[in-house]
Amino acid sequence: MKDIAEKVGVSTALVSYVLNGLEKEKRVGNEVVQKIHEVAKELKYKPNQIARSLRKGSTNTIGLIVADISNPFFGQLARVIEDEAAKSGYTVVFGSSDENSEKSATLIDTLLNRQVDGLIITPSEGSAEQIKSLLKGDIPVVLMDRYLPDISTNRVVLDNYMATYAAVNCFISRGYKKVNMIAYKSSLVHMQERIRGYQEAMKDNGLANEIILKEIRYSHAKSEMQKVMEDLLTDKKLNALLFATNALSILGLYAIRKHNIKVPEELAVIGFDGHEVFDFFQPPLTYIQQPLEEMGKESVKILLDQIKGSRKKVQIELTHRLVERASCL
Amino acid sequence: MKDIAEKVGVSTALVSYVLNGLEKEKRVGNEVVQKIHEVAKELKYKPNQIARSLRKGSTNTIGLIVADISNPFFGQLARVIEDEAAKSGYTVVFGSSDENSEKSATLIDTLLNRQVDGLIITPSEGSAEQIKSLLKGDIPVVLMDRYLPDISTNRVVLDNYMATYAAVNCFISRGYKKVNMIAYKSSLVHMQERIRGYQEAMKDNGLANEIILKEIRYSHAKSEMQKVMEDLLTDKKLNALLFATNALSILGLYAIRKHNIKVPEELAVIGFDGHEVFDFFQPPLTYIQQPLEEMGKESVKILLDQIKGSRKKVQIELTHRLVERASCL
DNA sequence: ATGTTTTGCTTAATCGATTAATTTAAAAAT
DNA sequence: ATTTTTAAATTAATCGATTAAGCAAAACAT
Repeated sequence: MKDIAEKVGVSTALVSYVLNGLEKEKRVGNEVVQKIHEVAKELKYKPNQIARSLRKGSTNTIGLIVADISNPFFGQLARVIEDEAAKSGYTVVFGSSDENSEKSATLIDTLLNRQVDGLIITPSEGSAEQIKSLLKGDIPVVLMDRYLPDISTNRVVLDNYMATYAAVNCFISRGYKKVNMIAYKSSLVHMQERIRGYQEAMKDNGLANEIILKEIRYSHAKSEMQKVMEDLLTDKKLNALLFATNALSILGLYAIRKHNIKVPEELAVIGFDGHEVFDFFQPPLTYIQQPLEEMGKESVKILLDQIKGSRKKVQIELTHRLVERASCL
Repeated sequence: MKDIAEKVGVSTALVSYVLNGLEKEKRVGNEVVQKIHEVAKELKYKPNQIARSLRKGSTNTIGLIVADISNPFFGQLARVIEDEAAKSGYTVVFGSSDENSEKSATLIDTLLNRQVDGLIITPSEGSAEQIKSLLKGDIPVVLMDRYLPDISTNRVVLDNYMATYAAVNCFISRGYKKVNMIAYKSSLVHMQERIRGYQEAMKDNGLANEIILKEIRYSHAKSEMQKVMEDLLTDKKLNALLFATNALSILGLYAIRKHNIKVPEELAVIGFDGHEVFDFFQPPLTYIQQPLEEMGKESVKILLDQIKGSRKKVQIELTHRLVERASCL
């Protein structure tokens, strides 16, 4: 900017006004406006966003914390968020928490130090305190996919309870009564709601004593899934199985295929989230689909509203869709 | 920092020295050092990275441009890069180019304005000029997965030629001679090399007249794949099919399943990159595996070296691995 | 007793943009 | 001819940290 100012022979203030389109308001002379634009192009002027951010107190950047960007569920969400943010001139900085509250804390710190204007977070277990103290500050936050029950904040989540409730009903309506569920061992509400949906649906159908829930640790998912499936498939106390996430579904399917279980004859299956694997599994998997596009877009929309000054808390519950196919017939 | 300085009763300079661990070098009094640390903790001081960046001229941020973050291939790469960058205190800002040079240009501009310290780019078709002018500037750049032939810069890519050459040999050694290939219509070297590997391997085996290459536009992949597969599978001039990427493989598999083609009896198949779908397809797919971990890590390593001042150009070609399974038996 | 080091700290410029406050000159009004 | 208004520009503070340069007092040396 200094260079432009010198070359045109004016102060940097004028250059700033002109390049920010304030020439009318600040009544800058016409020839000067022209010249500044010319010279700016000539010198290939690119504003230094860092300096601008420092002065303005905002960075036009939003921070995104997901569990794992390499999981296509979060990858797709990230993509929607990226595109939606870009439409409004925002850039996305991201990080993966691995469902680990320490990593999450570090990430939040890092992103805050970088002065992001707002955060979209899929909170991990044990991150309640972090989020609480975040909310005490004045940085906008939207929780996505999960939320924390005792914390009133913006959130965009699935109707998790209804989703698994519907899945169980789908099983039962087709005659499968021994429905088990495999979920993550987690106190996070979205997981608890999915579990509760399963349990309540079973109870409501008089199948309370058939409830078998297996919980698996995120950090040891692969090995624990093997063991759990081993147990389930040898005991054979079930004829239907509901998975609580995309990753669990896939891990479970590996085991089902390995044990040569016939789906749905020996075992009916419903997955979660959706994945190409669900299409290629024989038979194609019935699954609970999340409206990813909507979830990402809503999250960004709410966040940008907050950044622009809105202070009303928005809590959105999106509706699942049960994609019915042959794994539950 | 001002608050800390006031509370302790010293200048901000001292605070800065102490918080940056320069207390020895700048010989700051012991009690003062203690007190500054205390007060900093008490006031929960978090350095403003923006201010720091402005002054230092570096942001500890690297920009990552991939084709599409929602594609697990890039998602996994992004994850490796994220982790590797974090180890050195760097944060990642990302963008998806959609193989579109205009988007790519916009992204590069955005990231440069944000003063990233370096860029890892999977360049898209037609981005040669952008990259060239990037390299004229003094910002470190590493090209990943793809590269531009007439541009000498850091790059980390697969041995694409060898990879498809080996795949074709795998087909031929098992008796499949009518090998076709489906690739993206792209002038990018990595794609051209994959194609060349296929063609040369065919020629070297005296099968030049069996060469049939179908090229598909990235932006119309789904519809064009349907048509191409329709043609191939009705003509039946082939008994083996090689896909040039992960996304193409999956799209192709949809068609193969739809047409009820028996693999490998009617059609042997080799995929690229790897994907869970390859495991669940019946039979499991033989595929060309890329060393993602290595690719991501090397890219970051080279980039950080450059950021730290190294000026030597590094060009790495990683070796593929052919994961042999039942789709080519 | 005087000069030289060492120690411990402060001052103030700087990074690159934004913007409130001010100045100057010309035009319009009286 | 003088005052007022308007137009067009400049000045300088500011955002929050870093850091070169400078200064004063204490410790040491001669």
